[in-house]
Amino acid sequence: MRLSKGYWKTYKEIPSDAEIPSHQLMMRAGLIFKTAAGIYSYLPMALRAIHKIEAIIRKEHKRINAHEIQMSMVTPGDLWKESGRWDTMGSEMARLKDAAGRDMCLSPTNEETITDIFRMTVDSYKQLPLSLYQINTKFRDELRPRFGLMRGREFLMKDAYSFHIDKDSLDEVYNDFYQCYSNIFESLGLDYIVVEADAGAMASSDQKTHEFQVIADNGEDTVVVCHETSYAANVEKAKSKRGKLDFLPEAELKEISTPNAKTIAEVCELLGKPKHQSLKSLVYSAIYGEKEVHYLILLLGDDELNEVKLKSFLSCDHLAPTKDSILTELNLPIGYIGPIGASLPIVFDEAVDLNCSYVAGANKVDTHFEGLTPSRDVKNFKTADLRLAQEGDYDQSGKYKIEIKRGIEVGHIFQLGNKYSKAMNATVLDKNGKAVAPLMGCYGIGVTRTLQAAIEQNHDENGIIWPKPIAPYHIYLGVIAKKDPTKKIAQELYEELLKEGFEVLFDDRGVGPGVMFKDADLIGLPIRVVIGERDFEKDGEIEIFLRKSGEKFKVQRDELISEVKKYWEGL
RNA sequence: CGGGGCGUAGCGCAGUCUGGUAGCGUAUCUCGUUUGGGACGAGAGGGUCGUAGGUUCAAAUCCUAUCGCCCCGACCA
Repeated sequence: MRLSKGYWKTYKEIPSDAEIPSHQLMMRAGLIFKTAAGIYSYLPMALRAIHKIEAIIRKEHKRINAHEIQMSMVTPGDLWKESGRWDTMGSEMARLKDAAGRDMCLSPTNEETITDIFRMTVDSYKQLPLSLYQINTKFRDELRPRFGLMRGREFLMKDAYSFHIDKDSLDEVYNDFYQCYSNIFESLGLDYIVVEADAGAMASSDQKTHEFQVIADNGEDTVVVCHETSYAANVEKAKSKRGKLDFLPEAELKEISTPNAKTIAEVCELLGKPKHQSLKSLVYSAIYGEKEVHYLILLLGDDELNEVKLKSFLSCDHLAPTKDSILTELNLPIGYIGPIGASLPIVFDEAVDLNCSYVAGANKVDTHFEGLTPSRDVKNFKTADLRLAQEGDYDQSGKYKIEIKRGIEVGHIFQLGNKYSKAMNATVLDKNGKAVAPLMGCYGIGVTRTLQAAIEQNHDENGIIWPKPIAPYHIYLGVIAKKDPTKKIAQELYEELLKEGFEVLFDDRGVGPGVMFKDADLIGLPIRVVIGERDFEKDGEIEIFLRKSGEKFKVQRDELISEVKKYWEGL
């Protein structure tokens, strides 16, 4: 494209509302335009990259025999009432009424729609397995959108759904998608890892689910990886072990005075003990439908609770720290809560050695116990893995250290089971002519989030460094010339590069060299070719610059095309 | 939704405390000089100071309400 006839505007200043590099660069490089909080319009440069991501997605989905469809953006509330999610979705689902007063919503996801399509169009097990997907706009009214396209309210998502007659088929297709996703992120040129994930509300905990995480410091997710064992999991799910700890042996239970020492840090400081020789007592309220149950959770003093693990252990609908007013009603003094004398169900984290002794609250103001030995002093408790993995932990065998990294969740695959098919009465006839609810899987890729993740992972202080597969153009061709002959040669180069199949951004605006170089760095196309009178008139040299490595090569006019091809292949 | 911050020209900001009718940088337009890392000179256009109400002789500035945006948290297939 000739920039002199193009539509592209760049900015020197960082917009005040962009926090992280990828968001700042997308704004500065004129990729996106903010229309409202968390709602962006995609400008030509971004759209070209998006189309490339989509093309890779389509190619890989074709290989696993998934068929592309496009579902409606607005869906009737009735479908959501069938699945039960009309009531459980919460405010992130944007609801509206049509002119006749019917409930409708903007699709935050499409299990209901696809299940409806399926039940009306598929009748026999012979048509299974079936995988359908779309690349479409989703709307989730996030309470706090942030970081540009990273967590937008309106965004582009590829969502796929599969249907199966049995678990073997589901497993098989799940593995196909696993491979498909790996191929996609590989093809996109991204540094990613696959991690075990928590299914959350999507499915029961025995179903498989994996996340595809692009590693980046500004990622919103935390992942745990173990290099030696190849274990990788979202921290919400991750199992890890503490290193060797010097616990105290069983000892006499003693009440001790700990005036004004409410936190673990204060108590341990006062007693001169390391934090892991104390127990952290947390009270959580689990909500089951209308019912609320309060639990006392005990962790090592320097561990943190993993709420996702607790929620899944208690299999409750909602979970929250118990309100102070309720603690008072339960006679639990904040800062001095402990297991002895607490009339709540008690759960110990597995990292606690139940035969050793600890400092713990005595449920009496300004008082703690010393020598509290759970197996001896506490009646009726359960144990579970409830702690949050932390830096310094070891893998489950206890042999290898784990690492904690930040990631951007760009893909997530789930086994859904028959939750939706059953709820919406979608059936096919099996071999015996019996109607059965098929098993389902669902698989998502955040397309626009992937775009931003690619930039977050590939940039420097001067701008974007596009991975070759998704760069909006291949080559930035710049010309620094006053005279017509040089301009004419630049024009010829442009046409020759196009003829070779390159996508060329031809900067023929005639702006100063500084402006041109800054813009070229900012948009970060893989190869930059510059023809300028200074070098060209002296010895016929044209410059090739590789954005990623920063290497520069001087070549002659007649070898330019072959050299560009060579470097392009080598990227 | 809780806590905090900010709304002044397309963008980035000053001016607000201490009221006197709006300014800087950049971007844009014109003319000229420039051309290998955001050039220089001269000139020009662009603002109901988020919105509404109030106080005042007078409000960007003080008060009230409201809307929008950002950050932390909660929430989140």
